[in-house]
Amino acid sequence: MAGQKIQRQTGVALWRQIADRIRTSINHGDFDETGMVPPETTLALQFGVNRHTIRSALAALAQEGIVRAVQGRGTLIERKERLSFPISKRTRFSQGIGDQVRETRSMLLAASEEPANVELARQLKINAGTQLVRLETLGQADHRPVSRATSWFPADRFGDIAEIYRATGSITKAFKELGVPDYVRVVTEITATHADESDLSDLQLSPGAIVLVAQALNADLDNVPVQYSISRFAADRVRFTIEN
Amino acid sequence: MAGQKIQRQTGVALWRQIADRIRTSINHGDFDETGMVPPETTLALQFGVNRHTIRSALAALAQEGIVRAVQGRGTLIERKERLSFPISKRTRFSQGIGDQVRETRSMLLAASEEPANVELARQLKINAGTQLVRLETLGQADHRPVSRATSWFPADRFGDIAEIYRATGSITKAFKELGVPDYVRVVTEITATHADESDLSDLQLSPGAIVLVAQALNADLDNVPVQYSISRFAADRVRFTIEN
DNA sequence: TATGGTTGTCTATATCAATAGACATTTAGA
DNA sequence: TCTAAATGTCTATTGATATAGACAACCATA
Repeated sequence: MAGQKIQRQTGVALWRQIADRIRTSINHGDFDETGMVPPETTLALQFGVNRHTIRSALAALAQEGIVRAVQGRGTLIERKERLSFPISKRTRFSQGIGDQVRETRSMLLAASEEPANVELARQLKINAGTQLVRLETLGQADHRPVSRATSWFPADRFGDIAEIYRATGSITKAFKELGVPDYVRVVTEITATHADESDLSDLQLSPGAIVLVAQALNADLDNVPVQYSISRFAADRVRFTIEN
Repeated sequence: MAGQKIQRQTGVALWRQIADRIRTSINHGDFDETGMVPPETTLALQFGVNRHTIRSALAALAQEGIVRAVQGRGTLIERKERLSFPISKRTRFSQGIGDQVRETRSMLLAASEEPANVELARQLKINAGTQLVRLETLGQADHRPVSRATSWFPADRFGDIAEIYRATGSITKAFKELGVPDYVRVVTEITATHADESDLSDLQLSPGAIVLVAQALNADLDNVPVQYSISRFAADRVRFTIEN
């Protein structure tokens, strides 16, 4: 498990920090040999805390359905969440993580039209005020939410994208139907921040959780911007991989 | 400042949740008109907590240097920007952010030799146990620490890299002197986590702050790995930009 | 079936987090 | 110069968090 020490007096309870670290270790495959979390006394020693604090952390993970404690035997790992999300010219949500989970799904949360503000206009290389379609989507892997995204598309070319996306659950397919056979990632910006209220509910996080924020611009094969999006990922469920 | 629901008994103190929310609002520009955070009593009402809890949150933000309280006037916003750090085949620390700040500097914190463990050997495509040079470095922009990195280099080719780096403050120059005229970024992995104790001191962060962790592999023009590094960035000071 | 290793439960204590109220101090403006 | 509005400081109380120790209950297996 190694890594960093636990921090005290940061406003984040020790049991929550430890729960998050154990969850990460599980997802990283650290306990795959036994399929079990180390004994509570061992963890208490490793993290330098009381066994009761470890028990609080494990209770939280049990509440999430990640582990299950069995008296006399130990604490079994029930479910893992480990997703590596590759970023490249060909970045697509479902393809990237498709080989890591049984099922990926994408849901349309909301759709609307609005004029481009200065920032959106700059990104999409259009005039401010140009009408845009805005989609709010939720990416899921094995029925667990992974990312929450807001995307903007020029309305003149993609006015019907919401309907098609709702039907197919795929941006790639929607683009195809609207005359964009292929598209590429032009630029991605990544930041990290604390989860806000919407993250907590949409991504099923707990307060203080970290989200990775990816702002991305996609263009068609003529290099004309077709989509600008801001996606928020649960930092303890994904990692980004950039291959050059 | 959007929705107000704070969550209790989640292992994350109210003052930290509120500090995070206020920080987000500041970065979002919600208080740009006045350049000040709303009065403590107003915030207490909005968040539905005691004024003292708000004061704890603001004290944490003041510790981060984001706000400054002035008795009789209010709480002023001091800083809200992030540096943009490009990631590409040609990723280099100083070049990337050189046009955003007046001065970039790189410092050698420590240097040592050690044998490669299994993970390092896998990354650098060498045999485990092979001797490596390890450098601990600190990247600064305008005298503010931005990143803290640990790098490993095969000792047979780069045994003297610590000395040269200490003199020049540049990995690129050190590589040149050691017969590597150019190098490229092979892969970068990005995760986010809470700052540990070393981050707090080296990057001058306050407990609970977020760090972006970038694991990177550089190779020479024959595609032979020359450097594996793990860098930690203060998440509220930088963002990554990936250009394809 | 005896034993070692594991989780489950209980009591007690100390510190942190949050609320509540009162009042002092400073600033800006009428 | 007075006042309103804002931050600063203090005391007191309650509940959540963390430590400490002891022992019960359960499981696998020698």
